Amino acid sequence: MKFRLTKSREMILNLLNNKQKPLNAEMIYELLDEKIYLSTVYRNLELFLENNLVSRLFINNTAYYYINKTDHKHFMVCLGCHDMFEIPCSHFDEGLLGDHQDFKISSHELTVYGYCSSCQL
Amino acid sequence: MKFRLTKSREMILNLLNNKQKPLNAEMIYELLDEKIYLSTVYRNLELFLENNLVSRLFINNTAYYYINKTDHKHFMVCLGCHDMFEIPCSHFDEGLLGDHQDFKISSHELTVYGYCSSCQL
DNA sequence: CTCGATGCAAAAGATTTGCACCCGA
DNA sequence: TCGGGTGCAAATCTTTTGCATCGAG
Repeated sequence: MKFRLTKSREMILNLLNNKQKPLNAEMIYELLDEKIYLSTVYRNLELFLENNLVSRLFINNTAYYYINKTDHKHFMVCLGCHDMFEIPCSHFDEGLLGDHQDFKISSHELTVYGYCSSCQL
Repeated sequence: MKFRLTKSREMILNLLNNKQKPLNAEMIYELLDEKIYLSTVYRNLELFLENNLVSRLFINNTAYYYINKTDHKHFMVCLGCHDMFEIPCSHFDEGLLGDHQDFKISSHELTVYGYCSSCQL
């Protein structure tokens, strides 16, 4: 890794490791015991992303980050309570590229929207 | 449909119909012959979204909209030139829900990132 | 005529950036 | 020590909202 392991970086990574759900910068900022600036949270998340320590997904103009484990995964988002549930990655079928077989895939992002059991009432 | 067909709405829908790629609010605003306010663009896109005339996807904190045809589809985004290429929808395998079989899916969004043939140099 | 749609301005929300000071290696 | 990291403030970018006026049905 091409960066220093500072206290704020350690705290953010620990937090993402403990919560097993995607968190946005604001949530991380609020959850940290010791306060660091929101801009530092953003700067470090960006760094983690570049170094493949975390993945990012967007929900309504907001970026959410989750720690990368060995296996790639996706999330279902409940439109009622906004809770997220992990789902395994069904690997992307490259046959679907159609006319674009020469496209070099580097990553993919799948988000499923719906309602969890508690929110269906 | 529960809304009036005004000139601005017609223009936006025509534009989305012609371009077969997702466009963001700013792009739509710029491409329209007759200028309308950006807030009007946003208000109408929101309306179309609620009425299932268009779909939305997020790329780097920005919402992109594309017209809904009969078949659901997804897009590959080139990280080099930012062009987008349509790919057909491989229907989501609900077996992947795992512990969450009771989750009621309303939609899903898949985005593939990579490099198109021209950008691989 | 009536209520929804738009122009316009301003606010709100998310993220980025500049700069001086600080600290990890 | 030294160059990267952080605090802090301010800017930027995207989207939303309030309100008076306008226009489609």
